[in-house]
Amino acid sequence: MIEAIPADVRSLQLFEGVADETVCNLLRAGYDQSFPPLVTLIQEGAPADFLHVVVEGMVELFAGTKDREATMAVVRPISTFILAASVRDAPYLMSARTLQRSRILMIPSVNLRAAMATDNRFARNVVLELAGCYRSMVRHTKNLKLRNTRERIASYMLRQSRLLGNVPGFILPVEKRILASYMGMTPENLSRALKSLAEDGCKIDGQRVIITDRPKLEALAGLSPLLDGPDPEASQAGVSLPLPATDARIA
Amino acid sequence: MIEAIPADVRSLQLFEGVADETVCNLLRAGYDQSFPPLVTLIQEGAPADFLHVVVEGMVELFAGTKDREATMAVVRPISTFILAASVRDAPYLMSARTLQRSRILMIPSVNLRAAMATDNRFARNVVLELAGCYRSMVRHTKNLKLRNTRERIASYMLRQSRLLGNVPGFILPVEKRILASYMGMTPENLSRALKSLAEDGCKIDGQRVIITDRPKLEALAGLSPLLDGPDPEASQAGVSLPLPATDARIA
DNA sequence: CCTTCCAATTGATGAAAGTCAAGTGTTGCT
DNA sequence: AGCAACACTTGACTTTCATCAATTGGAAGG
Repeated sequence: MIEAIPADVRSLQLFEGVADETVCNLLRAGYDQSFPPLVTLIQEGAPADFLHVVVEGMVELFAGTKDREATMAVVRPISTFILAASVRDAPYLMSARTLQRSRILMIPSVNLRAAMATDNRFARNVVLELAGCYRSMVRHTKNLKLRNTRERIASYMLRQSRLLGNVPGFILPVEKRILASYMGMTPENLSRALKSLAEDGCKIDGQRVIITDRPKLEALAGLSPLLDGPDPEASQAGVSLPLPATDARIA
Repeated sequence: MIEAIPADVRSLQLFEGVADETVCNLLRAGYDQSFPPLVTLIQEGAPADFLHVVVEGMVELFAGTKDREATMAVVRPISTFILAASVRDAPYLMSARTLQRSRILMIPSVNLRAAMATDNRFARNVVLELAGCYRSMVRHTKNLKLRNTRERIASYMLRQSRLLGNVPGFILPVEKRILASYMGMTPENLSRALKSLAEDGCKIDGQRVIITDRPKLEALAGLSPLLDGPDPEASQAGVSLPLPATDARIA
């Protein structure tokens, strides 16, 4: 059971404008646990008994078998994940594991559905959250279908930059192998493509990324700006690659 | 304005258990129009002023520019589409065009949001619908990332068969070029792969498909059955390839 | 009935991405 | 400090898939 409501949990979009009582009831029914890195929190196919909230740390959502596995998203505080399975009382479509030591809030799906029934504002917040998740996933799929390897990387870099306020440089928020899997390519290919991007306006040194020629990089990423365009929902969607921490910005 | 409520619209999951008054208000505010084939109903990037419901016909959701375009889904009666954009009042992420002569109900997003605010049951139905859409899109993405061309085709065939009650034969519900785009491959490649599948338990003759060796085909499709597994939400998700019409079954 | 259009097929070729293998570098642990 | 583990890189090679071009076939319309 959860003792105190973390202030940042209360400020989740999901709880915005929702009666304190509703929130308290939800949290009282839930659990607040810390996990070491690389712990599997959720197994694809299991019944969705809990909605999860990442309060601290970092969680990877992935799918597939051991020999073929794909990163679907990386969730960072404060965000929920697997909301859809919870509300539908359906089996998880993705597995989840901690990438770092993480603090996770687990709210029973039963209580979640009950709260939706008694609190209309909460129900509407769930609608907005889910719509955001859906749109993030649509973007991801479009990216996979409409862009090739180099274009996906270019657009990812531009997106990260934009989310930090169009900074020219930043630090990659996750290991490259995870980034590669997320973007649907092998680590080897990511490595090669990253090197080749130096000629197209994006230099990489280890985890450090510097956009040296934005127009050129944008031309490479191609397609409409819509694909990753002004993106109010992604920050709370719970299914996009993480916003880099503010300290990811490079001076 | 909509004169009479079509019975099958009233029976939409979205309206299940919802007060007649709510439904009437929604439909009264909406429009009921018929369109010839190949009419663009929605342009990617436009503001989402209306929720759309396909009452008759068939609608393709797609994305991308003219020279690079990907089919994201095909919507068949009775299903809604672009619900997520409507509830978020956000720009459409996909375009839509009719594939056949189609009858479309258009409900102003404003009224949709109002109905969610006044009718809790309706809000919860929207939650379920959106969660279904999201899960369909997750499945689609997993398919793209975890399976190669032949595996995607094999699993698609098995899925269609299962949705019809595990029939051995059926008719493809859409043109092959659309199927190819949906599955993320070129028509040429689909054609070649289809031919090669004859040796793996799936014969194709024009639009006719016959599964001759289910175990072998399942082995080829590989991966967990979960990926396309028992799939209660897809039929109403509005973002999956169509359920073949019941007459698609081959004796 | 014939023509026209376009989806579908087929073959030849090329480009993109995956695989395999070896090596480098960094991190963390003893 | 030294070792081990592992992420990352690099190169050579293979496979898969896309592209281009030509042809076939079937359906709609004059």
